[in-house]
Amino acid sequence: MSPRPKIGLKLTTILDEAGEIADQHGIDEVTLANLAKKLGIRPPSLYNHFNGLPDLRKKLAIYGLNRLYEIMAEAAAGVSGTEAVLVISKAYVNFARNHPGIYEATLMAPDPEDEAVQLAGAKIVDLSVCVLHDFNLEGERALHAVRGLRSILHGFSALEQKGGFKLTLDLDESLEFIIEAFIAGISK
Amino acid sequence: MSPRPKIGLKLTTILDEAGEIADQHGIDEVTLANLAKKLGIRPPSLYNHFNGLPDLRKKLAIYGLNRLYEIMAEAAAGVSGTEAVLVISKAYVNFARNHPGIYEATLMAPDPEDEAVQLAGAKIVDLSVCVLHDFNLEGERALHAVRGLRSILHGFSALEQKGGFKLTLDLDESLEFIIEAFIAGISK
DNA sequence: AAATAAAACTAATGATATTAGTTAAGGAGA
DNA sequence: TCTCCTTAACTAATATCATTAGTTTTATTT
Repeated sequence: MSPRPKIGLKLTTILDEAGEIADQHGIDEVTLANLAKKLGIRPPSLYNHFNGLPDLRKKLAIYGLNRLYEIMAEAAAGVSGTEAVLVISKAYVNFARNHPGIYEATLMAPDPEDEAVQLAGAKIVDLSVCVLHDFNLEGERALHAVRGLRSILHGFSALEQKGGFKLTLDLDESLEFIIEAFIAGISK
Repeated sequence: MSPRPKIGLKLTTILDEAGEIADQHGIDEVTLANLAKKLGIRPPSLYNHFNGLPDLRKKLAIYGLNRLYEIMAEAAAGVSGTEAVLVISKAYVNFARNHPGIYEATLMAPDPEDEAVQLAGAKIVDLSVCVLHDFNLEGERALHAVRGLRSILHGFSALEQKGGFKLTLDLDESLEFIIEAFIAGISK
């Protein structure tokens, strides 16, 4: 009867749109209803692509982790030492700034233990390990340092996003100060 | 007709119960429906205490910030220098561990710019400023340092909660390493 | 050309927040 | 004690959402 054209949506197309909703209106607005409206289809049709809302969130998290990794890896290319730590840090924070919704989705996976999510996250951890390698930390200290860097980057990004920093003090200067202090500290 | 006993609920009672739901089942389960069920009243009755769900979340955020502040202030009493930074850091992280839902609510205020929310958060910032005072940082460096400490504490807590640290490496040792490295770094 | 799978659909269900209007309980002042 | 008013509960109704079941059309493959 009525024309029901088969659009043939690709997964990446759907995730692009979902990411756009997240960035523009917040992660809570990434509902099946809103996403379907943006795609020009009916909500139940999304069940052909996702196993419900939790599965959409999981796939969006992986999608975000991969995009974040690519940007960090690109920034790290050909740099080393403190400089390398600084550039990946700035890449990380800038990604969170430019894509607040996608970044938020990154840590909102329904099951963080999920294998595919772990894998996507592991690439970023590995990159951090690699970048911190120049500071020859022995054994466990290297792992503590990775946790520290990740804590700083996530904490800084999250607080900046939630309006946790209210003073009129340049944010990029703060980030540089913090990273340099941390690097100086682990270099003893 | 049917007995409609006037319970006379106090705001703190309601927030205690809401916090319990958040800690036990996650912040998303803090719904008017669930909270009403726990209190033995009907959902619409909560509108006598809150201006809808966003207002409940805001009041829960303030409630959480105040509890967090109290625990940190208590820990900081009579200590100074690196030791003081360490104890408030452990107090912060332990609060997030013991009250994951309330802690999460702390940063989930619908409008972080809200005056009352800002005020509750400012007390914690002031305490951090105070504790970092011993490291005589001049001018802006002191503010950068506060942002750094807050970033570390929130980032560490959030990642621990979301399962971001998966290695079998003691978490408390990581926290101590990170804080000590940061302190060493800002002490030049 | 026929068969199969993929991707859209309609219709229906149950849970949710929210609004509107209603009723009982408790305290204050006469 | 009686009256009034505010508070805090209620019932009823609405709109939105995720989700399920079953259906139909399109595209692909045989």
